[in-house]
Parts: sequence; structure tokens; C-alpha cells
Amino acid sequence: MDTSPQEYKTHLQNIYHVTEEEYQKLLPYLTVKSFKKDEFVLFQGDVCNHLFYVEKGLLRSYSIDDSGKEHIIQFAPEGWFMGDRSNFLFKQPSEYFIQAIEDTRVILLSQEFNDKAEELSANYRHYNNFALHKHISQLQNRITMLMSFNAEKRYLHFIETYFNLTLRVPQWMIASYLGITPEGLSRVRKELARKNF
Amino acid sequence: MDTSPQEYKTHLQNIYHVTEEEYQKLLPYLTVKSFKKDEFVLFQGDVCNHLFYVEKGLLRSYSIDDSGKEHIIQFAPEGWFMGDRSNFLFKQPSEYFIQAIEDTRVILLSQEFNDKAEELSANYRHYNNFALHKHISQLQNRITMLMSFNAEKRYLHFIETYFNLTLRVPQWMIASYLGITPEGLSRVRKELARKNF
DNA sequence: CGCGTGATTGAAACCCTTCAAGTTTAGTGG
DNA sequence: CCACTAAACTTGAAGGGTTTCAATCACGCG
Repeated sequence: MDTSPQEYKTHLQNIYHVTEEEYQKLLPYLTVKSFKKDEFVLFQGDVCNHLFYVEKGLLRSYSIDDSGKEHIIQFAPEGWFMGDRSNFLFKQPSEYFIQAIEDTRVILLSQEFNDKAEELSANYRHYNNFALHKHISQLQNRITMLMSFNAEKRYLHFIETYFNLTLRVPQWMIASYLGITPEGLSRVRKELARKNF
Repeated sequence: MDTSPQEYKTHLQNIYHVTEEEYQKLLPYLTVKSFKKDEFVLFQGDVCNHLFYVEKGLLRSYSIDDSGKEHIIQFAPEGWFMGDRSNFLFKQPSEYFIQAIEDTRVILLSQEFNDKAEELSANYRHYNNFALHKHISQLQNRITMLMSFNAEKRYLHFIETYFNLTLRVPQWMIASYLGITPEGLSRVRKELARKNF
């Protein structure tokens, strides 16, 4: 066991206002797991049976396209969720890898947890609905960015939105997330420095 | 009134297995509205108070970026939903325009409808959850496509996925959806014809 | 018929990638 | 703690895919 059950509770209280009674009923559906830097949380092709809540550390999810190129889908630092949401519910093989960028401790939430929590608490239902809509909003912004921003704008948008990550994530991963090459990003940064940004 | 209430029912039955009793309670939260070709269903900046279910016709949603360029977010033919999901729940001003590409009849679902339906029916909750996850899955695919496909692949992917739309939607709109210029798409098509595709 | 919109085509320009080489940084074992 | 090595980052030159701009063609509709 990685952490005491008490820690779960704090997280559920943070996530939504869980009662003691609900908490006792949900406890069996939660697991804590730790991953070392570079370790894989999920492999492409495996079924993603859990949603991962990052307690500490940093995860990334990415796919590999036909030409063997990596594309980073998402970063998840402390307090964020990670998972192949599109295949979690449908129990399809995941299209993504999930890997630890730092030593990371995650809470695993199973589909049963979700079902049970939704059954028990209207509060959780609202919270979950909120989270899904937030996710949609974020994906939509990403699409808009990919369609209308050039490399420089994308990078500026990234450091504006995820400033804390720019220091923890290697540059080539940021490039991959932005849909440009590492060389491309290097040149963008050089140009920004020249304009003494 | 555009259509008889009876038509609503069929749609709710299609969407999920609504009972007669539930249906009677939900009826007040639904409206039907018709739009002529090119008419606007929603303007950027307005609050999107409804989700739109397309009964007949075809809608598009799009944003306009800083340089004045249109970017098509989504098409919605019969049986599809349309709406600014990211701002519907949060009642924020919409970032998108929604416009009718053909004469279109839609059912307007208010937030109250959603709340009420979720309260009444576990069936609806599951359905709604399913729909949100499907939406996430679709957005994720779009991002992967934008990051790893060139113009030709994007177009081939489009006609494979939405073949019925290629005949109803003007070419420049498809180009906008794919994130390329109309000229670019024209050249892609020429090249595909040359390779007698 | 003529006008406006959409589609096509060509030439030049641009942004970004690719490839290759060099430099810096970070981690490991002696 | 230094030396060594691999990985990350930088830089340059060449090339490719797409855009931009402008002109032309095709078509549908009042």
C-alpha cells in the first residue's frame, strides 16, 4: 500500500464534498500506485480500466503515428486527471501511452468507482459533468490553437497557460505537444530572445 | 409552433428510452425552431442557453480568429447535436457562431431540460455520459489528425468519415474544417484525380 | 443576361521541416 | 568529485508543403 486511506479522503473532499458515509462506501473502489520516472502507466493497445488522479509528480500521454512520430496529447501535474477518456467508458484498447515524466503517485479510479459515486451523490454527478465539460472546452481550445496559431504563438500560449510546466518538461516534449519539431521550437525561442522577450 | 409535440417524443425515444411519464414532465423544457439557409442560430458573444438537436437540415459552427479567418469547428446534419458545449454549462458568452447551411429544423434543449432529465432517469444519465465521452473521443481524433496528417490525408480521412457531407457542404467549408485553404484543397483534389483516385 | 459566389490554376513567398553537425547539459560509474 | 557518455538543445543549409495573391473559369439565381 502506497499511502494511508486517510489521504484518499482529502482528495475526495477536494474533488467534491464527500460525506463520511459516502467515503466509506467508495473506499473499496480506489487504489494508490506509484511510478518511477520514465515508467509506463499505460501502454497503447491495453484497455484503460482506470482514470488516474495525480497526487504528486507529472504524467504525459502520447500517441505514435504511422511514421513513428510521437504526439503528446496531454500533461498532468499534481491535481490533474489523466486517462484515455475516449476509451475508458467503452473499454476499448487505448490509443495512447501514459508515462511518468517524474516519480509520480496516482490514485486509480475504476469505472465502478464512478458508477457508485454517481449513484450515491448528486454532488458527484455535478462535479463529473463539470469535469467532462471542462475537458471538452480544453480540447476545443487546443483545436482552435492548432488551426490558427503559428509556432511562436503556440509557444507563447503554452507558457502563458502552463507556465509551471515549462520548467519541468523537456523542450522536445513541449514541441511535441505544440505540433512542431524540437528544432522549430529552439528557433522560436531564439527569435523571442532576440526580440528580448 | 413548428411541429407537433408528438415528434419530440420520437426523438427522445431515439435518444434514450423515455417513458410516457418522464416525457410528460420533460415536454415543457423543449422547443422546436426552424432556420432558413444562412440564418444564424447563435452569434459569437451571445450566451448559448441551449443544446441543439438537428431534426432536419445541416448546421455548422465556426469561430473567427484575430486575423479575421473563419475556422469551422463542426458540422451537424440530421440526428446530431450542436452547441458550444464548453460554454453551455458555464453560461459564458459563446466563442462560436452557429449557422444553418441548409433550411434546418432543430429541437432546443435547455439546461433545465438536462437537469430534469438527469434527475428523472438513470437511463438519461448514462446516455448523456456516453454522449460527452463520444464528443471527447471525436475532438481527440481531430487533434491527432491536425498534428499528424498532411492536407491530402486530412481530406481522405474526411470523405471516409463524413462521406454524406462532402456532397452537401461547399468545398471551401470543408477546407476550413480541415485547417487548409480552399486553394490548397483544390490542389489536393486535382492531385488525387491525377492519381485516378 | 449579368452578377456574385465558388472552384481552379499559376507564380512567388513563407514557414517550417529535414538532415547533419556541433555544443551544452545531465546523469553515471570509477 | 571528476571523467565519460548519452541525451537534449542549438545552429546552418537545403528542401518541401502550403499559403498568398491574382487572374480566370464555371455555375446558379434573380
